[in-house]
Amino acid sequence: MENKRIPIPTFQRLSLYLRELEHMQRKERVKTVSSSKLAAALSLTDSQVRKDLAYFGQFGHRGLGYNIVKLSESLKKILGRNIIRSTIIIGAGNLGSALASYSEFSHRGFPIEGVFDVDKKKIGKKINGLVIRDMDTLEKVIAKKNITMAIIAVNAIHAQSVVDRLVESGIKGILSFAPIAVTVPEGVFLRTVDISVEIEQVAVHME
Amino acid sequence: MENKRIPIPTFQRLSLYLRELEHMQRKERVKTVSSSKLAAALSLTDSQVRKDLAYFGQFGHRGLGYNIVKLSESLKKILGRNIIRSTIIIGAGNLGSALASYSEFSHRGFPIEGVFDVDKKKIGKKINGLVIRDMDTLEKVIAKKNITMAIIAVNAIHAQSVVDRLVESGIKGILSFAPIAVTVPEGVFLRTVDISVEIEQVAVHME
DNA sequence: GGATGTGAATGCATTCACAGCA
DNA sequence: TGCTGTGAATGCATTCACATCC
Repeated sequence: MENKRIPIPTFQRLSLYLRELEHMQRKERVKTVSSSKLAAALSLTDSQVRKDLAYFGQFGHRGLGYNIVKLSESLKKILGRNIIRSTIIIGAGNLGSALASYSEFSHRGFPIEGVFDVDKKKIGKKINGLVIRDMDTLEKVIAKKNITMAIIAVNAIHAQSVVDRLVESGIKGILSFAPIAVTVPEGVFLRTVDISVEIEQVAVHME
Repeated sequence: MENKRIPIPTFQRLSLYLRELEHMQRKERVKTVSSSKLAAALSLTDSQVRKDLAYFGQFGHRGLGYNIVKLSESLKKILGRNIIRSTIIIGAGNLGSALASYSEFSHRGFPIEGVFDVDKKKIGKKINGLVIRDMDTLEKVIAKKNITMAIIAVNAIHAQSVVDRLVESGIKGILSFAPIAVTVPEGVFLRTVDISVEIEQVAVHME
């Protein structure tokens, strides 16, 4: 009974459910939420919410709905939020600097342990309390601080070589904002967000 | 024959194909590319590439592949890159400022015509040549400059009210970076990128 | 009565496999 | 021979519909 394949989109939605539940905990006084209410908040269907959650166990109570606090806790476990994963950012340009200041990362269990750049003019400067380090020290820092994840905010030209170095150093998860396709070997997970692609998709689908 | 439903993921991939073709135009000397080569570059299957393209016409030549320049031109038309869409950014915090400096937007047909914020201390300052405007002038600027798209980089608390104002002013496409679910009425297209969700998904799927 | 949990049914997207053409 | 274009087959994800339980 526990070996059902879980759809990939389900995991994405679990993050959204948790985000929504946390907002509810702050704003609402009710202790419980129904699948249809949660669905409405995210423009989904109620059966989708129920099915997604049911893959991982029985969290609800028939007739009542889901306890907000308890469901949040369960989702945190499923999503691995209890585990702290030290993360680094490669590239201290506009986007990299903005990401380095993004406090949500540490709140969600991804403390930024370093920001790297090749530009000698930037090295040594600080962003939000984080000193920009020389790319030459990348491997050393990864090993010493037990880094497992990286965020890439470098340009298209350097993206693949940076990825290769990260993989070589044992990084297992990469979030790339570089506007190019890069490849990683089996065993390393890569997710790419290309901001230009995102805006283009808005244009394609509007009206 | 022309009324086939086109899968939504196909449009996303068209953007990737075009991005890849443009890189090839810069780097490679060959005039042509096969579906399998294009697929390999993006970690997709060759039949997927062919099917995606075939929804929009016959762009290839059997035995030869696709002409890179011609296919690029066709994809640009399909994706609407020939049309210039004036865009604004709401929120001049870290992320909003980084986005305001992101030159790819104008290169791809999305010139940034304004950056807005409520913070009086920021208003009047410049980011990359763009003056930060008072949110009070939002509606006026949208009407005057014929803005149809907006990028939102405000916090969770203000996101929905900003969206409502944009919709009210006639904006038809929104790209939101706010870490919250917002809703738009029928006829307005919304796409959300939540950076915290993205990094969390990397953690969930790695190893 | 109200809302979950879940097999069955449907719908959507990808892959197969091969005819057809340069 | 090489590679596209495409119906058919498969696989994946969502929705339906209802038994189940507080």
